[in-house]
Amino acid sequence: MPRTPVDPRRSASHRPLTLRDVSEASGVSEMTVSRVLRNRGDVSETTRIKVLEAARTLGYVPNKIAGALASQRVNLVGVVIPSLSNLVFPEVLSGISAELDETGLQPVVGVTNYSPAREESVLYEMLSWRPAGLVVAGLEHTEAARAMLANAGAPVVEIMDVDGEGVDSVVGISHRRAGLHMAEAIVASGYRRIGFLGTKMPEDHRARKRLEGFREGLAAAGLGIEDTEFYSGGSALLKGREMTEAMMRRSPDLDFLYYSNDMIGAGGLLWCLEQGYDVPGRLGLAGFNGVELLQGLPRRLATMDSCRREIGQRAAQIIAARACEGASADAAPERIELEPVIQPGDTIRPPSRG
Amino acid sequence: MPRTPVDPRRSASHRPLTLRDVSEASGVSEMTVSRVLRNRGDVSETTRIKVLEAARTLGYVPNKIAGALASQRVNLVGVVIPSLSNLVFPEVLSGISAELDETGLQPVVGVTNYSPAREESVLYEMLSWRPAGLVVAGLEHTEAARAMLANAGAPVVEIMDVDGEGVDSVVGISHRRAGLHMAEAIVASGYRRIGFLGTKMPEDHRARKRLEGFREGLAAAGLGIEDTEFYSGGSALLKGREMTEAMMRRSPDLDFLYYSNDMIGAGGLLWCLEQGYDVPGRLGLAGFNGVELLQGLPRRLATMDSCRREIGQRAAQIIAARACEGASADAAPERIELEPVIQPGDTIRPPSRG
DNA sequence: TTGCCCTATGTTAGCGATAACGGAACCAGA
DNA sequence: TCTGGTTCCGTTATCGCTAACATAGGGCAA
Repeated sequence: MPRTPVDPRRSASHRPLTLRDVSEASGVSEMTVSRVLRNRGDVSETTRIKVLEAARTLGYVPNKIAGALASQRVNLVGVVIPSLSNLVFPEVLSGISAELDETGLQPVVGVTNYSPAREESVLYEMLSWRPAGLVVAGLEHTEAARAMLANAGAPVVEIMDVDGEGVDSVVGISHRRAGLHMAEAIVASGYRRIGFLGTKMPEDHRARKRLEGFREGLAAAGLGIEDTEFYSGGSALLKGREMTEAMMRRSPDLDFLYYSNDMIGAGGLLWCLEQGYDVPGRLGLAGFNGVELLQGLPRRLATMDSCRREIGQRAAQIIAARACEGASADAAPERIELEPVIQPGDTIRPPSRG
Repeated sequence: MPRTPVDPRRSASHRPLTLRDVSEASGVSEMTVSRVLRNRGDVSETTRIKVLEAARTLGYVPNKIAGALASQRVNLVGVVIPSLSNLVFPEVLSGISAELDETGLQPVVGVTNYSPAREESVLYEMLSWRPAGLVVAGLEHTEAARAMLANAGAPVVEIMDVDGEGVDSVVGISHRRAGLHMAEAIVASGYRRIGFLGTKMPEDHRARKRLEGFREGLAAAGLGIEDTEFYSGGSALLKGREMTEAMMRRSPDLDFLYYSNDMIGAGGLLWCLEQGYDVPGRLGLAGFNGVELLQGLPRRLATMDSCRREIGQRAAQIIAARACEGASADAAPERIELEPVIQPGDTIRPPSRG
């Protein structure tokens, strides 16, 4: 365990410590101290120990601001996401963080609250720290944001979504096809009168694309969405209950409800069970994301894994690889599309034969 | 909407833009450009427009690394938390973030995974960027971490917990008393045979303190905990179910279950309802945190609000105030203790009379 | 001994911005 | 005309560190 006592003079003067202090305390040049603390270059074992000892006793912490300016290298990776309260993004983050841990790179998180203008300013702020890489959720950005990304001078990975054009690398799933496949599964199970419940947020492009794909899938079977219910605000169980109740009162004939996320789906499921609905016989349900929460519900809600953690990992891998290559950062952009799979759970009938 | 086209020469040469480029493009000195971009000092309206125009057309993004080094001022606030998947910490973060938004300060998040060693290194890493302030979850740190905080040269706020000594300012609740009050409420409602279900993590000091306070509260009534069940891993509904089942099989006579968080409490509640237990008549239940999730459950779980968002806000306010004062950062440390209140919900009997 | 390589350390010159000060231009009042 | 005060903008000197090069001293072969 490193000791970190305080030099009394420093406490008194409040002068921040610099390399020079360590250099004087250990009797070598600043450059040598720098080498020791960065594990770079040849330093004899004796000086190395001497320097480390001095740094520890002083409680010296290197100044990365100066270091970064001098070396033109920063170990920060900007991560721009729309929200932290969504459960989904912390998991992506966790994948990024785990992958980056080994590389000496460090994620720095920025939250946009689904606002394009905020995304623009968060991006500007981040770029002003000249990060080694950038991970941004989504493919939709303002023109200015897109320009900043293109000129960032660092690898950029846009994540979560592959339905569209990326600035550089892209890692995600096709939400359009996710919606489409879910529609196919529902139709295959014989459901015919289908309702959709989702978020009102116009800036949640992934939810929007799922809905579009879903519509497309139903249309292919000559069906359409019979009723829709939208809400604003975070994803919450209670919202799911309320919306489901409203919809089933309005359209009691529906035989399937497709939710744009698991949380409201779970709320809906609880409500349906309480009401005594025969699930999945009379009424089928499905959500989206495959969150852990669903494991503990009375019935397992049908859903689709959105590969959140893996998306984070793959994105981080790309950044890490590019960051190491250094100046040859003009490697071809990667495009990784992951395949979400349907988890039928207990709220969707098995496919009907014929 | 700002346009951010790219100078073709730059695309070709890949030389990063500097203040000099803007200065040349607009025909004024670097200093003037700097003044314009920071809104500081007197600049005539005509030059101001000229400079902004040039900066925009070039797509210039200021280099805060250089700026911070020169001005010895950084607008970053380090936030060190144990986990992001806990639901609790994102809410704290959200409070911090909302409060900081107005001040030009920016939170930078570090995650420790409940590991003291990791906390130490995260702290070291953060301090190397010389942040304007530091918000750290918890009061328990390694000796070295504590020393770093003490010598950070920036305001430090330790949050969540007030049961112990802080390095500088402290904002939180007393988990010991939270546990104690819950015990009192349970006893007052006439429950006598009480089980506890919680996390195994030895580093979750707040959960530990709640348990200690809880024991103390029971002891005051001549009671003790009849059975305990611990688990490791994140808080999950499924865990709550499994643990509850195991405990009730082992100790069928229990009449109250106290959970260390709402998530496992909710799992337990779902299980109990499925099993047909009379809740809260035959069996009472309570959790901790007051998470939004509980609103949508079939029955509202008794819990206690942990004031997460407000804790974040108050911490951010302290940092913001101190950061403005600048050098006179030796203001007396603040100590703010918030009062969590019991939300009895539907899973605890009303207090028995006499 | 000379010459050369190798290791360990020091010296110099920035990195890209800002603080602090200096000074020019201009106006007003004595 | 001179003084003094604005307003606006430029010059100079850092900030703390590292890249790149320079240098010292030793070992070893010829």
